[in-house]
Amino acid sequence: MAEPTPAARPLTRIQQKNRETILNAALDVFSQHGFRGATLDQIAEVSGLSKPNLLYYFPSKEEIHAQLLATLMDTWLAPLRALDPGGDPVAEVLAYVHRKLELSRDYPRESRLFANEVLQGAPRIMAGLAGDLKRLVDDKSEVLRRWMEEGRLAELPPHHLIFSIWALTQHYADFDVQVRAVLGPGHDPYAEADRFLDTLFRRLLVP
Amino acid sequence: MAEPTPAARPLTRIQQKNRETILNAALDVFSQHGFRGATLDQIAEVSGLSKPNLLYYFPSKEEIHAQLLATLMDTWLAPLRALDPGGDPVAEVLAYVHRKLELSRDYPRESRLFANEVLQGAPRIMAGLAGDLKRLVDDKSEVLRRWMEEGRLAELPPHHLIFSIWALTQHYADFDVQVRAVLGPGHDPYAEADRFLDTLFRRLLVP
DNA sequence: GTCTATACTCTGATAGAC
DNA sequence: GTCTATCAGAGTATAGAC
Repeated sequence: MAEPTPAARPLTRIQQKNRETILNAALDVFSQHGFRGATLDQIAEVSGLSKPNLLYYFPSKEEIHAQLLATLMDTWLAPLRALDPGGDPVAEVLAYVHRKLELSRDYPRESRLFANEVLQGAPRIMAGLAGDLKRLVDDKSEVLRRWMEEGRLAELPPHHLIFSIWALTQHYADFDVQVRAVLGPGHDPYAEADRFLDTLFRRLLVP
Repeated sequence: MAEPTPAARPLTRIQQKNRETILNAALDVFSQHGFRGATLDQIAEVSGLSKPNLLYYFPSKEEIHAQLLATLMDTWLAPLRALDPGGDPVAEVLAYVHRKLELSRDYPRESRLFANEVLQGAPRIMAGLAGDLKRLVDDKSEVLRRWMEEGRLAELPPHHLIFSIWALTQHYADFDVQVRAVLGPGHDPYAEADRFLDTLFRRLLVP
């Protein structure tokens, strides 16, 4: 447990906990107001720490935001990565839709953080979009294209099929207040969306 | 033409033109950064007017934003209003999808302004969402429900069907940079989307 | 109608006591 | 590690000359 070396890196438990508290509060604020609209004062208030204390744990506002985005991208792409070229085509895509909707339901703040960033022209993640993301989508699109060629999936432009999954699932997180305002009380948006999207993609994809 | 009354309201041509210049610049800035992230300095620079001059035409930043939102809502709901209960069900819905996608293509800034507002919890248009918008959607959902009952349209939850049209069409405006980054060069996203969405909704809706 | 100058507040970041 | 105090710059808005 003891760490005798003088200039060591590992964080203490209290440091870990405070960093997490800050990142959690920052996610609240950044996801609601975007990078420029968010203030350290708000993050300080939500986290319960003082503003200088925030800047003891992170060198700058920019750095807190960058940390959140870095963690996000991995979580965000996991469901698509899990699409198995060896599985049953329709079942695989439906499972992807299901996982992506779960992500919207369980991590709506992350969805909105990402939406804010892309809406603002993605200045901080453009490289990731044109790099990792494009490679992954191209790769999985090729899998879809092959399934279509073999007649095991309805013929559709694979990239746009993937866009449609993103659009439909993220809508329920990003436009949550609109969805609830229009549905009115007594609804469970995500449960209804889960059934609806299952029907939609089944009809669309079964050859 | 002459207006002899001393304290009259009508704006001169130069006033009209300057107000439009300001609103156009403000749309650029607000749609990219959201309300809090936008600054009067940016709007002044884009419009080519001085900052105090902005505030000669509008009493505050808040008021410029409010003006944009008010104009927006009408434009935004027009395509759904035009859905004709007397027309052919599948054709009517497809026409709605088409019109909504055209709106995304021709007014992407308006789409992003709206998206920013809803992402931030819609503090300034909550009343409109729960009022006018909900009434309109409830009304058109009833039309869809009747068509489904008559067997002229596939059975689906009408509200979620409308959400899916919003999600799929707005995605191409709001996530434009992501769509282009993933597709790579040599694509026309809106032309491809138009064909894709036609196929998707035709398969989904034909009973 | 438009500009310069400026008042006043907020925001990100730092210094230094404890 | 955490706080109070504070700075420099940016932000909205106003006053007043032209």
